[in-house]
Amino acid sequence: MRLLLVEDDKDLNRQIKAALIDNGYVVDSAQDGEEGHFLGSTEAYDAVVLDLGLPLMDGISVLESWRREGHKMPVLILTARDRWNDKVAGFDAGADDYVAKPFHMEELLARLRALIRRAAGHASSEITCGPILLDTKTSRIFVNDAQVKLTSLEFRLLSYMLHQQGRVISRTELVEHLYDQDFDRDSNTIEVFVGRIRKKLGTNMLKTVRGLGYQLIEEGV
Amino acid sequence: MRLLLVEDDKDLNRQIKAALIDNGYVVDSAQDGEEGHFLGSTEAYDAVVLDLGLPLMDGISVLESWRREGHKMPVLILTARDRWNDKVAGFDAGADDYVAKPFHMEELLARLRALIRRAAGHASSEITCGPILLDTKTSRIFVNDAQVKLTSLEFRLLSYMLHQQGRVISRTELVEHLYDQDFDRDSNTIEVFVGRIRKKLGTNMLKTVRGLGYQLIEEGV
DNA sequence: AATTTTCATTCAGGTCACATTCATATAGGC
DNA sequence: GCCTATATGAATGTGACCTGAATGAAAATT
Repeated sequence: MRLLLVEDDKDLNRQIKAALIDNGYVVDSAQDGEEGHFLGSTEAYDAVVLDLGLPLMDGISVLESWRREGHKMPVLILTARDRWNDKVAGFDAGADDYVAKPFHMEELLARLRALIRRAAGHASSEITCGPILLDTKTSRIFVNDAQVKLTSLEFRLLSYMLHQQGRVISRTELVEHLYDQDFDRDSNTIEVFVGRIRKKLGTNMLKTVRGLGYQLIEEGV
Repeated sequence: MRLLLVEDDKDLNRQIKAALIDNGYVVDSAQDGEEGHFLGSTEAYDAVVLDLGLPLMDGISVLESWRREGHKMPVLILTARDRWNDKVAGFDAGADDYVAKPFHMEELLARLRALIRRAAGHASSEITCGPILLDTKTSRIFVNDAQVKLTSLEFRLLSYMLHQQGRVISRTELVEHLYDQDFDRDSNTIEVFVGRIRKKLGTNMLKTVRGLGYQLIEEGV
C-alpha cells in the first residue's frame, strides 16, 4: 500500500513516516501544501495523511482541490485537538477521517487500516478470499487456517491483491503500489514474486490474465 | 436513510435520536447489546451508531458478531474520550469511525454523512444482455451463471458489443476498437473471433447482419 | 440453377507474454 | 563484521493465443 504524508513539522513528518514504513507501507512525503497537492494529483495513493496547517497552500484547499479534480482516495486529516469546527469543515471538504494532535501512533495506524480496507469494500479487519485469510491488524496470512510465512514484498503484493480481489491488476499498478515513485521497471520482479507466492499458497487462485495482469479470485479449479 | 442507534443511556439515546430524525434519517434505537445485535442482524440499515459500554452484550462483541455474519453496513462507535486503546480495538473489530463522548452533535452528523457517502460508492456494476452477464469489476463473463473463459481479445470484442448492445456494429468499427490505428485489414480475424465467441457462449445472440456487421441482441435461441 | 459475394470454420505456424531457474547484490540480524 | 534471508535482473524455456490462409457454407444476384 502506498501512502502520501503531508506534514510540515519536520520531526513529526519523520516520525510518522518511520512508523508507516515500519508497518509495511510505501510512503511519499511532502512538507508543504503545494508539493502535497502536486503529488496527490499525479501519483496513485491508497490513502493520504494530511495536516491542515500547511505553508503555501492550506490543507482544506488541497483536499477540496483533489476532490474537484476527481481524486477519490481516502484522506485522513491531522490537526490540533478540540478544533472541532475544523473537523466539520474537513469532512465537508471530503475528508474520510480525522485524528487530533497529539495522538497515539496506534490510533493513527488503526484508522488508516480501517480506511484502506473500507475503501476496498471490506467491513471487518479480516479479509478473506476463499481459503486465504488476511488479518490486517497482525499482518498475517493464513491458508486453510495454517499460517503462511511470506517475505515483506511477497506480503505486500498479496495484501494488495486481497484488498483488490476480483479485479484484474496490471503489472504497472502493482509496481506503483509496491515501490515508491521511481523504479527501474524493466525487470521481471513481479513475475518472480507471483511465482513464489503461488508456490507458498499452494492454490491456483492467483491467476494470470494474459496481456492484462493478474487476478486473485475465489474459485476452486 | 435508515439508521440504527444502540445506546444505553436513556437521555443520550433520546437526544441523539431526536437530532438524527431532525436531519431526515429514519431511526431505530436499542438500549442494550442484545437488542442492538438482533436489530442489526435482521434489519437493513444504512449505518449504525454504536455505544461500546452496553448491558447484556458488549459493543465490540456486537460489532464483531455482525462482521462475522457478513453484515457490511458502516458502523460509527461512540465511547468515552481518551480511551484510545478502545479505539484501536474498535477499528480492528470492523468499525469505520469513532466519536468520543462528550461530543458536538455537528461532528457526529458530519461523520455520519461522510460514512454514508463513502459506503455509497460500492455499487457493483454489471451489464447484462439476456442470459449474458458482464461483471465489469472482475472482468468476467457469465452465461446463465456459468463462467465463460475468454481470451483477451475475445473479451474486448464481446465487452464492446455488450456496451453497444442492439446496435449493428461494422467490422471496421470493431477493428478500430480492438487494435490501435493501423491494422492490416485484409485478414479475417474478426470473423474468427466472432466464431470462437459464439461457440463459447453457446447462444446465437451474436447475429451477423449481412453486409453491415454484427449485432448483439437479446432474443431466445 | 449458376455464379458471385459474403461470412463461417478449421488449422498450423510463429510470436510474444509469462514462468522458472539461477546467480548476484543488498539488507538485516546477531 | 559476518552470515543469512531477501530482493533483483538475466537467461532460458514453454505455452497460449493471435494471425492468416484455405476451404466450405450460405445468401444474394443474375
